Amino acid sequence: MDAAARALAEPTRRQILQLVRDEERTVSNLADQFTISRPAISQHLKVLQDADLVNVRSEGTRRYYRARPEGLAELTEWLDGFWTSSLRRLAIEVERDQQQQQQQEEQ
Amino acid sequence: MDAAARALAEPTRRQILQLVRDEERTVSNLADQFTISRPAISQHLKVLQDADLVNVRSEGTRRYYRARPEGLAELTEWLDGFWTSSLRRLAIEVERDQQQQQQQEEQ
DNA sequence: TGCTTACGTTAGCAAATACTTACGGTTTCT
DNA sequence: AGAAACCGTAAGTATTTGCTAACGTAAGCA
Repeated sequence: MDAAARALAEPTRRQILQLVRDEERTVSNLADQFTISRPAISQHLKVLQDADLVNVRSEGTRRYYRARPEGLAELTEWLDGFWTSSLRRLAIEVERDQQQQQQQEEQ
Repeated sequence: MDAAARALAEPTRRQILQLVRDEERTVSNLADQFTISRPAISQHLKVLQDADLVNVRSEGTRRYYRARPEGLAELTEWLDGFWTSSLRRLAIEVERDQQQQQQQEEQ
């Protein structure tokens, strides 16, 4: 999860990930969408690959990259866990506040 | 969302966030849970605060920090959107594969 | 009034990061 | 076979980052 979180910290990498979410793309194709150089894209792709967020498929001289959404599982679960726990805590507090209000009304 | 993603890239900050998820804590209290110095914790808390991931409450000389889960909303939605889209795409592919298999069986 | 506690901020430093340019290795095309 | 396309990697650089030590401030306590 650590690698995935670090990988997503970079805006360019998030954009790359979205570009290869629904269709696979070559490095040059991706580089065309940005102003930075092609090697820079290659380096970003390496980070994404090390974080298990993309798959590669070689065909001749081209390399087709594609998102691997399962790589986001741990981080997503971490965030979801945070949400649900927080909301449960909030629900308990609201309930307690309501009980307090009822007690005040009973007086 | 950019600030939140960058903030979560740091393992220490994720741990801090979990520590103040269910109860508010002071800086010294947090620092006790780590080996790094108290100023380091303060700096991490500043990053979390700038990313709207924590709230602060002053009481005398102490400052009570607490998680602010709403700050994770954008990032969580981004990730969830990624998942659902990917799963929908996967479902379409599975369906297409099944159709292809049926066509092969009909021959 | 001093002393202590709790905290933020600054300066300084080492390490990590995000680039660019240059290069080398494979394929493909002519 | 030679040129061109596609890509990864290495070297070098400027910026960012995470830390510590030192300092300053405000509130509680003797």
